[in-house]
Amino acid sequence: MVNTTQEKILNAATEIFLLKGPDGARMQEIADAAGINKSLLHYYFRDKETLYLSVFKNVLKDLVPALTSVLGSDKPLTEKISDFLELYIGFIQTNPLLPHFIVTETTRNPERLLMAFSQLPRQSLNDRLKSDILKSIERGEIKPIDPNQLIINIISLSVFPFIARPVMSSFLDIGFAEFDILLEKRKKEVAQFVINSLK
Amino acid sequence: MVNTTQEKILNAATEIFLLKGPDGARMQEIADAAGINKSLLHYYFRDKETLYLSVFKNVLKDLVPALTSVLGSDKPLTEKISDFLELYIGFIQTNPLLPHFIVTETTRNPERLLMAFSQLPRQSLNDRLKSDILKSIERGEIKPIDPNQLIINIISLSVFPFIARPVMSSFLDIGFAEFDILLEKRKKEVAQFVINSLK
DNA sequence: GTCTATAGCGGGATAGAC
DNA sequence: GTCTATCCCGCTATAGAC
Repeated sequence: MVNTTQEKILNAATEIFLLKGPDGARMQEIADAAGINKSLLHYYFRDKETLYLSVFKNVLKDLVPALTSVLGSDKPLTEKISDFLELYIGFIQTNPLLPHFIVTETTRNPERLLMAFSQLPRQSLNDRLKSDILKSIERGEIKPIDPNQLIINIISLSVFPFIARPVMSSFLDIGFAEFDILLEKRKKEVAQFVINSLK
Repeated sequence: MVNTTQEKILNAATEIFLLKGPDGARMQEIADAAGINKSLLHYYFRDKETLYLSVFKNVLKDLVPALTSVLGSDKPLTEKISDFLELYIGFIQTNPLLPHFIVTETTRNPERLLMAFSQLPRQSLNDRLKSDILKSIERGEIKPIDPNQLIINIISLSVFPFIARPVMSSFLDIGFAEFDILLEKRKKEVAQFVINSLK
């Protein structure tokens, strides 16, 4: 892992773009963060849009393997859910800005990001998960529930608290440090909550 | 309700700001949407920042009464939760961009918005809700759970699917129309899911 | 109160030396 | 490959007539 100029730019750009979005981010700021000159950005990435898309692709590259590793296993559904939450929430903890970035950018400009998104091998995972849920219902292991709704529930419970950290900690009237303790506990807490609801 | 110029500006600005955020929004675009001249914006609101803050305050004014009306009742907790979800999800359906806006802006610039947020009478509601939950646990009506976690869960389940509509509908591989049907069903779905988990 | 015209500058992008 | 210098457009904001 040599720290090439290209990598330094990509890392700096990732940080700034995730924090401020494509409109708020300044090329100068990215150059400063990378410790290089502004015009060198244009040498490696033609323009801001190109750099932005590179950042996005680079960032998703980290996300998908994390998902795959968990959902692909052949454990029973409830264990899979626990494993998923443990790993997924942990992943988000180390990339806390990522969910918000993805949500914001897909909202503002669906085509731009969803194209890149759809290239990823996310489809099979999703199908697999849905059929797991349906089978589990057939066998009477869990209560009947629309698989789509269950998936939405699990992802909502995992992701939203990170996305809404400032609002939620203000709303609950607790400090950020205390809120982060709550978040850490959610790996187990949410698994319990979901499984309780299913059995 | 006379449609004064000031109101026309505020409405137009709300629409644009919610959609594009303070960086992406253009004063020209807001003027066009309001059907007036660009410099008239500066006549009514000194500068972009002032206009932006006015929009935010104006928009929160709608949100808080909606919360208050539900959480203030004295029904039993599970009914309260059902009522909350029915009304809150309905509210979001008519203001689908609002949650995302609040989340984005409090993330990017916590001081700016959380100051305005903290002026609202949100505190008492929150305390009331927490003590309701604790009492309900004491009476053995619901399983023990950290009130903060339960509140986070309920809000996550309500809000996140709207915030992440483009990502989720792409991830689940269903169209927007079909996804909206899922969302509508969530008023009952989520209540069921939460109450199942608690009893 | 509402307009036209324009100032002023921030920031993306390019030219060209080294 | 990396830099300095600069162009130039877009956008906020203001001046000033009506």
